[in-house]
Amino acid sequence: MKLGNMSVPGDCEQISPILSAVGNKWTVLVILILSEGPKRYNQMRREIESISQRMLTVTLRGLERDGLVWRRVRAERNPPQVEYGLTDLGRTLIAPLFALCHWSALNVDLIGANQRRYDAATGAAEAEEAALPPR
Amino acid sequence: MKLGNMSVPGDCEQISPILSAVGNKWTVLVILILSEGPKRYNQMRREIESISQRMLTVTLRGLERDGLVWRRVRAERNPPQVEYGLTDLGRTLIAPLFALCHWSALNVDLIGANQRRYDAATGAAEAEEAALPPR
DNA sequence: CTGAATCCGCAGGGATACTG
DNA sequence: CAGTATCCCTGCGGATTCAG
Repeated sequence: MKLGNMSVPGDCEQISPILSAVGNKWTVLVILILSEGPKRYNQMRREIESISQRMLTVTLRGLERDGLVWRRVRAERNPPQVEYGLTDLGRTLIAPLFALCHWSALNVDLIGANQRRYDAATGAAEAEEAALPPR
Repeated sequence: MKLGNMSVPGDCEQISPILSAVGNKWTVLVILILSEGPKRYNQMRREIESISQRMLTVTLRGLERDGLVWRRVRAERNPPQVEYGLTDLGRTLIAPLFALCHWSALNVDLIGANQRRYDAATGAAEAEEAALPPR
């Protein structure tokens, strides 16, 4: 099962930290919404909605540190504005990330069904545990 | 910055759980080594090496639950053998995962340099903090 | 508006020991 | 060999508060 000559240089293990950083929930979401163009802080907050402002800040700092996102401050204006956007490097991440998102969207239902089937087949205990409706 | 008509159906937010599950360190590694073909338990353990046997088991269970990996027991043989392999669904994940790995491998050095530059420019404090030898 | 700082609960995940 | 069970600790991440 080789995919052409796409074998990754070096061991896949050494790039795990990057995958962890890049593959986590918030990072993916932030990069994807920034793929539409530069945004301001609270604009992003409103668009993601489920994110806390702490996680948004932390995520943006991390991405800025990695050189995937730039940050521009408009202090002279009132109210002060801060814009974020993808760098060239960050933009190269869009395609692979989109591919993953696409795959997820395609298979989310199938996977859900698989999980339910698995749970029903193996652990009735866990099923009950997840089915507590009161409260 | 639209990538053709690749816009993902439904909000990207709803597929976050899948991305989290699929994008995490161990899941990626396991799928990638299984992309070479079916493997036995300890065989995988030896190949990944940095993984604890607990995390290997947990990861495999999760992948099996999602229907990405199958599991086959050879109890009649001694010593007992258990084989794992990718399902058809699991195999469809290889390409996007490879793309991500490829990107990571390409940019790991650049990102590392960016991080060092960022740390040097902003937080001398953090640099000292990371270099505390006493204790 | 755009954060930084603090508190804190909880789950992820490592190490170790035990079982069939 | 192929796990399961237990302990335990770290860090993610939410809520809240304060500041420029």
